[in-house]
Amino acid sequence: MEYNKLSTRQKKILDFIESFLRDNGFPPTIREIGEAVNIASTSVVNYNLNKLVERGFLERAPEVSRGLRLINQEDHQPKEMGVAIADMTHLFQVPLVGKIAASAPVPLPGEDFGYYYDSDDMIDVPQAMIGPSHRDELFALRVTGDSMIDAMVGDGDIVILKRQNVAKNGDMVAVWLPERGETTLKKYYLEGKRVRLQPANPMMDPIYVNADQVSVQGRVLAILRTLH
Amino acid sequence: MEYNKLSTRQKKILDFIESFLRDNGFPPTIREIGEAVNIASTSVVNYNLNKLVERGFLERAPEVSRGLRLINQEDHQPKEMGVAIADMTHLFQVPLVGKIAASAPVPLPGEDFGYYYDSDDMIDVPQAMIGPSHRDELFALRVTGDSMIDAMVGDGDIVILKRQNVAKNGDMVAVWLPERGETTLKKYYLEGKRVRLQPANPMMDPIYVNADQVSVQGRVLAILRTLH
DNA sequence: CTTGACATCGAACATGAGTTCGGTTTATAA
DNA sequence: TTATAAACCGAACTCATGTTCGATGTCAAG
Repeated sequence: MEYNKLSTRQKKILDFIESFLRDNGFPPTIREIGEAVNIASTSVVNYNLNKLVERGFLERAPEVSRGLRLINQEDHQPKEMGVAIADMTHLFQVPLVGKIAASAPVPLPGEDFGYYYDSDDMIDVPQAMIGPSHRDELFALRVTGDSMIDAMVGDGDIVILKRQNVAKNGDMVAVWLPERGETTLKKYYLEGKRVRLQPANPMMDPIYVNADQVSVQGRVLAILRTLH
Repeated sequence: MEYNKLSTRQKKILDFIESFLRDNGFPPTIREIGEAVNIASTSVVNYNLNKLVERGFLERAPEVSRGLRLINQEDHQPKEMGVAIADMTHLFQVPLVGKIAASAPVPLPGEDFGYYYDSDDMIDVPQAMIGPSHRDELFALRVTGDSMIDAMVGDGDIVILKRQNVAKNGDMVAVWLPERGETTLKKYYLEGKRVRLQPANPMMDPIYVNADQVSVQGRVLAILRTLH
């Protein structure tokens, strides 16, 4: 049975399972597959998974969460050399999903997150820089403007973020302050009912905001600056 | 953390996960682990799994079925291999040769440069960040102190430099100012017989130094900041 | 003996995630 | 066009599976 006899969707599914497996060490759920390949109904994913089983590309364990196993068919779509080796060397490719500025909310990755991004919009990040993080939750933003200088972050810098809505004290986070209509990068300290937002630059003073007026968009894992 | 510091049960669990993974292609559930290792309660398995996470043998995805990932404890490849693969990919390994502070001259890599560095002291840099540079001329420094905040560079940041003694206008360079006994990171502009050193932070004012009182140590290619 | 940290147990709970099914859309052929 | 099958949808259903918590047992330090 040939890889080419599969529908586009089935190829995407197979491809996604492979990539997910490499990233996470365990297979995706039906719903995760659906999101990645833009299938609305779990039953359709199920349907196509069974098709893939029929055609010998997959095995399933019934009634088992994530009970998928790829069959060692031929290398059906040789990954690009660079990508394959990059995986071996712990190089992450993080999607650059937009720009971050003080005057606008933080753009977050869309629902199709984590899979179909142009290689043009991928940022290379050594795993050593970000630790054992789930790469699916990572995204990158390009800073525009000089409004984040108090975080020692300048125009053109790349911020690597992990998507999360909560923060621990001391975390550097990207927050949206609805009452100010402002995005900022600060260190986060919950103090009673208010939050102290401390600039990374030790010479700057903190600001204080009511906890319910602080919307954490993500935790900053790294900042990259390239000079021309 | 040593494998030997684990309890018998924890070793059994680890072994079982590994074997289950090999047999099935996906990780076991808590209950499957419990059966295999003769643990009556799921909470005990859960407890021990968390212990394994604490000790760095495992990663867990919260609220995810079979969300286990083994950490490969003994996986430091021999250096030759690492370098060889890095060569083929777009990942540079740059030696971290010392610290940079305002109060001391820039440490430069010695003559044995490039071959005899402990892998602990190598910084991974994606080639995309630094362009087509001669890797043998690259080195990295860790910033200590807050004296370079006007360059938007803070304590703990990593600066990637290319060794060179001349600069073109607009280059960000590490310079030694003998008459001040000071190291600094600035943008370089030669203006007649003097040099304008412009902080990266646009809110700061430049300083002016006679050209013969500016000793360029290297050009800054990139700055890396890791949080947490 | 008492205390407290650590490991265990059992049971209840909440939700993650596979399965099923009636109905609708799309493609293909007659 | 009509007919038929394959592909898709949405929702409900049910079980699989992670999480939590109070109670119990063990052991070494004080």
